[in-house]
Amino acid sequence: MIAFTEQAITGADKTFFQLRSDIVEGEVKAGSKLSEMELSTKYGVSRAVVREAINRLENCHLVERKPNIGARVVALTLEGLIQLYQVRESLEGMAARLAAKNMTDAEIEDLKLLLNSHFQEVKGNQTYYQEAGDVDFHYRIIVGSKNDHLISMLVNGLYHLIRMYRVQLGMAGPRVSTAFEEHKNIVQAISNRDEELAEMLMRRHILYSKQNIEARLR
Amino acid sequence: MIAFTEQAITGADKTFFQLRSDIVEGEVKAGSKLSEMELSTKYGVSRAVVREAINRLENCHLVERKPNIGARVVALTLEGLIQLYQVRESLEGMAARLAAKNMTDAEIEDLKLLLNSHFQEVKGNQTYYQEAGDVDFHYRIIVGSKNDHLISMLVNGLYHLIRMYRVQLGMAGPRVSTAFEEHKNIVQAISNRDEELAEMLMRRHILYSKQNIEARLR
DNA sequence: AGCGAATGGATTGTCGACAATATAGTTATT
DNA sequence: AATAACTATATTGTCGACAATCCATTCGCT
Repeated sequence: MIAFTEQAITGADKTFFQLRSDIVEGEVKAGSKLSEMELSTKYGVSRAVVREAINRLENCHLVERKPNIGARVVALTLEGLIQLYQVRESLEGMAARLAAKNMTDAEIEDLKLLLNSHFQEVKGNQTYYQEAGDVDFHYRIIVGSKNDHLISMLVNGLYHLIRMYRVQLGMAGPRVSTAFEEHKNIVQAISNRDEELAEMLMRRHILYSKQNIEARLR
Repeated sequence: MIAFTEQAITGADKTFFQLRSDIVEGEVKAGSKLSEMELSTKYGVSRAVVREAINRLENCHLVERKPNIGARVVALTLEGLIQLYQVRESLEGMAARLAAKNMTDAEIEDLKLLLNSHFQEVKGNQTYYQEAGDVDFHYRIIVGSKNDHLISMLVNGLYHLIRMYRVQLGMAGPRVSTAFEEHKNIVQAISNRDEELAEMLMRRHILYSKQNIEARLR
C-alpha cells in the first residue's frame, strides 16, 4: 500500500459512519429511539459495535443516551438551532482569525480559486453546488486555522448537526448572492492578514445566516 | 428516593470518572499507554467497560486511540496549551456575552456574592481556595449562558484538559490580584447587561492568562 | 373502582471467550 | 553483517450469553 495516512478502518467505524449518515439524512427520524438489537440485525454486526457507534454519536450530540433506558436521536428545535449557531459564530470567528494568521500564501491562493469557481456557479444559478461550495469554503478556513481542537469540534461535531437541521428542516442553502459577497470580503481580510477583520466578518456572516433562519422559521 | 434529577450511575460511568481523575491528576502519566487488560484488573471491571470509558475519554481529548494499536494519554505541549486557550477565549467570550443576556437577576446577585467571598480570600492570601474560586467563577458564567452546547463543550470537555495542564505543568493559579479586578469588571458588565463589553472583557481576561503562561513556560 | 404491589417481557449493562491484527524476536538468505 | 521473511506472543476488535434494570400489565387490597 502506498496510502499516506494509512488508517485502519474497524467495523465500529463503518457502523458509526453509516448510522450517522442515516440520522443526518433523516432516514432515522429525529427523536426516534435507537434499539441496539434492531440496529445490530439491520447492520449485521454485534451489539457491542452498535453500542460503540451510539457512544460516538452521543459525543457528536446527535443522540442522547440515558442509562438503562436507551438512546434517542436528538429532537430538532428552533432553540437548539439558534444555540448551535451561537457556538458556530464563536468558533468559526476564531477560526477565521487564526486562518488569517496561520494559512500559507499557497493555501490562500487556493481559497481564492475556490471562490472564483463558486462565483461561476452563482452566475449560472447552480444551486445544487452552492451548498457544497459553501461547506467547502468554511471547511478550508477551519482547517486553515491549524488549531486541532477547533477543527475537531467543528468538523467532527457541529457540522453534522447543522447539516441535519439543514436537510430535515428543508432549509435553503446560504443566501445566494449576499453570502458570496461576504465570502469574498472574508477571503480578502485573510489575504491581508487582518485577523481582527477576518474574525469580525466571519461572525457577521454567520450571524446573518442565523437571523435569516430565525426569520423564516418562526 | 426524593432525589430530583435521578440519574442512574453505571459501572462504566464510575470507571470513566476514576480514570479521568487519575489522568488529570497525573497518576497516569501523560503520553503513557493505556492497556485495556491492565486497567480491567486495576479497576476490577471487564474490558468492555474499560473500553467504553476510554472511548469517552477520547471524546474529551484526554486520550488518543488508534485502531488495533491502542490508546495513549495525550502528550502535553506548549503548542497544545496555547491552542486550548484560543478555543477557550472564543467559547468563554461567547458565554459571557450570552450570560449578560440570559442570566437572571438572582443569578447575577449570587455571582456578586461569590466575587465578594473570593475577595476575602485574596486579602487573606488563601491561595488554595483561589483556584477553586476562579474555576467556580468561570463555571457560573458558562452555565449562565444557558447554551447547552457551550456548557457541554467547556464543562465536559475543555476544562478537564486545562486542569490537567495546570496540575502537571505546575502552573500557578490565576494571577492573583489582577485577575480579581478582571473578574470584577466582567461581573459589572454582565450586571449592566452589556453583552459586547462582557464578551470583550472575558476574552481579554483569558488572553492575558494565556500570555502569562506563555511567558513563564518558554 | 381506584391505587399500590407483584409479575412477565423486553432492553440495556456486563462479562468471558474467540478472531483479527500488530509487535518483537528469531531464523534464513544474500 | 544486514535485511527480509517468518514465528510467537500480546493486544485490540468482535461476538454471544448472562445479569441487572426498566416498563407495562396484571393481580390484590381497601
